[in-house]
Amino acid sequence: MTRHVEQDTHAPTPQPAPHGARMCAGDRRQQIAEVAMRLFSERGFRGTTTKEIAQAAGVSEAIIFRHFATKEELYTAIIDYKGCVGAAAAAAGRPGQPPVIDEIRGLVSDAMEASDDLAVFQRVAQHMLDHHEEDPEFLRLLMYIALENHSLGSVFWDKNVRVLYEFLGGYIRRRQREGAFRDVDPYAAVRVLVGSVIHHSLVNLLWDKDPARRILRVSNEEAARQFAEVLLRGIAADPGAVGQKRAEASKRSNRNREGGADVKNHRDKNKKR
Amino acid sequence: MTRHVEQDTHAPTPQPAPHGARMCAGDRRQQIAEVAMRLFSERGFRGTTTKEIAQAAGVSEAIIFRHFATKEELYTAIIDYKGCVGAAAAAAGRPGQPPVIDEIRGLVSDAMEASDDLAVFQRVAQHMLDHHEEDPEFLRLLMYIALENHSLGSVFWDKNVRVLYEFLGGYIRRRQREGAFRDVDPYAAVRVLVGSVIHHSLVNLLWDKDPARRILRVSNEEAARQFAEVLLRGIAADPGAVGQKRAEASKRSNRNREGGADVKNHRDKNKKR
DNA sequence: AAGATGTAAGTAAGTACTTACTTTTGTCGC
DNA sequence: GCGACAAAAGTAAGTACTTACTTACATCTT
Repeated sequence: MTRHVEQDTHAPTPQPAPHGARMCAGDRRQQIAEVAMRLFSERGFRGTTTKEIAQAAGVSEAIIFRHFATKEELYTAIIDYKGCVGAAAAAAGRPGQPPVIDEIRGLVSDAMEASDDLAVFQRVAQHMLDHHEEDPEFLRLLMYIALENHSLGSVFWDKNVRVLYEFLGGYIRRRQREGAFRDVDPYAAVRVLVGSVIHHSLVNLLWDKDPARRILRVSNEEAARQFAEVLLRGIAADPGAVGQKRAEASKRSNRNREGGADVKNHRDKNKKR
Repeated sequence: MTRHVEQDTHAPTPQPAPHGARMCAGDRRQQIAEVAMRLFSERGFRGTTTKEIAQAAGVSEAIIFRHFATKEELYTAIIDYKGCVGAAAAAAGRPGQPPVIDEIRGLVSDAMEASDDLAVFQRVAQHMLDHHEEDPEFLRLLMYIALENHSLGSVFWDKNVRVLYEFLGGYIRRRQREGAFRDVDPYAAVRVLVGSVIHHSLVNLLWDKDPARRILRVSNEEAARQFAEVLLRGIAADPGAVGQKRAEASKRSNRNREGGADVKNHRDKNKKR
């Protein structure tokens, strides 16, 4: 139990000899960081001991302090890593890659050009939901950092959420100028979408953990569509046109999303009632 | 610095002699609980030491263990207190009063009877926002409990949030049967409103702390109106009618909100705004 | 042999919780 | 009223254990 190397589902960890073998400094450092990341996200900074980290990493405590001067420095390195790196890049072990927001930008740029509002909202929502589901550490860490008032909290926030607000807020403002949306505070509209999404992920992660017993038992795709549709109808200048718009734009947007196993666009799979 | 009695802004703490004087057991127990509640909400269970609690309460550590067998028991007592008691009742030092959901029920029962959808959503939203603002400990505690996987987390959740989902979900389902709302998952609709509200409070509490620099700089009333309106238009069968409905219903709802000294208008305490 | 990678066994300062003891307070026979 | 007295409210100084972090020394690779 003490000595085994953590193997993430889709992350190619440096992959050393499986049994407590020697590693070069870089690999060891990264391995410690990854193990610590998991523990910190589960129990917070104060709740995680260096001894636990060492045990989980399969090394002695002193090794940790050879690679990180203090526990605080280790935490900070992790926050920096999680905060500045896109989830996909992080999973692939490529630090320094573009942050999450750039993934989103790429995802919706064509929908934005085409003014396909539903696709814009829906893709952003689903991307966030998927991200939170496949990397629950992210959300937990985000919350712990905020609650524990870590100094890097604001950086984490600015790089991950604030930019998203500005990005979506800018789009909504543009569409308002074009007369497509009614006169609401753009950031209030973003708050509705982002709030629904984050709250949904948070609830599923922290309280309604058992998927079989959830209050709201829907796939990410379905949730994203519902949230996006409520927001769009909620701020549209002419809400009656929403349905048409979707039908008209659905070809473009679907083509762009994830080929291969075609996104099942079952129109209304309504549930228990 | 060591020895002073905490004095909450609006809660009539047992009010003993101001200088570390002797208290009867009940008062001391409550005082310790209140001080500990503040500390736990700030730093979490693991992050708060019994020594700190003792210092903040102006007593020796042993006193804490005279009143609570373990730190865990103290924490549990606090969760129970916060979780089962309405904020108002808690502030007034009257434990055992009806929980928050009953306040909400009372707040919107007339609007529900009148099918004034906007008023229903808006009042629920504003009540929650006000509650979170005047009692930030609540949200922080909620998050810490969930993150730290405390065993009472599910109780806290069930009594505070789940009932709200069922309550609002039931209303939405009724209005769907009446043909007023389109066919969305009622709980998805609730998630949009509750998600917007909780996320709004959480953001303001944990990240966007400085009110002058907030991304979304609106009063609770304004935020509640925006969220409610987006949701209502988002799920209305005939969104064009929303404006009219509001105008038509505004007499009823407004009468209830502001001027009515007779109506049990939700406590609009003196708060900074 | 040099230098990086590792460890066992510390240390000082916490940690939750206890023990042995003192001070205050209500009350009851007088 | 008053002193004896018991129960309650308080404390100082522990206990046994954990914490973050160090030191002195061993082992591997080149």
